[in-house]
Amino acid sequence: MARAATTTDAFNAVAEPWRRQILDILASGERPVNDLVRLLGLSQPQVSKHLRVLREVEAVDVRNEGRQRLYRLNGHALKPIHDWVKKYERSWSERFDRMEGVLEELKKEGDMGGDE
Amino acid sequence: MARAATTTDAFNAVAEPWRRQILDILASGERPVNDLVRLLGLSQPQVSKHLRVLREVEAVDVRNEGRQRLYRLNGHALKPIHDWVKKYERSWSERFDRMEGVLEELKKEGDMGGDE
DNA sequence: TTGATATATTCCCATATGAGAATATAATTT
DNA sequence: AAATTATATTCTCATATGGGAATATATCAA
Repeated sequence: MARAATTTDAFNAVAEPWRRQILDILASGERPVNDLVRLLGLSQPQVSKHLRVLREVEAVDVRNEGRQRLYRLNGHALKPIHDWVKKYERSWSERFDRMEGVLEELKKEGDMGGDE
Repeated sequence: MARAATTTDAFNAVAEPWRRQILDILASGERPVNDLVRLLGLSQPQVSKHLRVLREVEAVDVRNEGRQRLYRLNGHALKPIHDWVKKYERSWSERFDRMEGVLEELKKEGDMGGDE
């Protein structure tokens, strides 16, 4: 089997840096495609293709306004990512690093110490 | 160009569900490969291959212990994901949904109202 | 040394990719 | 209707994938 489709879920969709940038831009408000083209410096077809992926995982919504298509962030799609990674928050805190260090020390002392 | 390598960064590495599960298991402590094989129900080579990817993005560390290789979580690699997705936290809160609704209402009223 | 156990690597393959180029569709203006 | 503007789709291609099977490597045991 090949790798899962980028449209499988938000994890796959946002693995691509341009798509994260698109979401970052849309975070500040609705935008037509050409705004994104200019802001990102990508070709228009590339932007449209990335937007399609984001649409399929429902990370963005679209709305027609004359001949423009206005894209808007839909953050709900990102919640599963947040929920998953949040569990690891502790593991890069200073407190956690200190704790791990202490555990290492205790372990070493244990290995050395007792007479049995 | 093809899609970026899964070893490019943590975003790509954890796009694969088995790799997230591996990290979830390692979150509870160091484990030899065969533990993961049993717990996941994957073939041993598959597990080793997923572990290699996680090693390359430094989401796990390894340690030799006799003929076993003990893998351990290294949460630091996940911090960039957390930092990125955290910015969107507001966007799925109830308060935010309510706010968006209110903005829509205000917009409609504006469109209807004035005589110019 | 031979055998057993634990893990990693290699080879093969079907499939999905992201980029570029060309083209299609749709709405608006003239 | 013709031209223009805005966006989406299709095509081709090099490349990376994840799974299965086979095999290599390393450590320990007899």
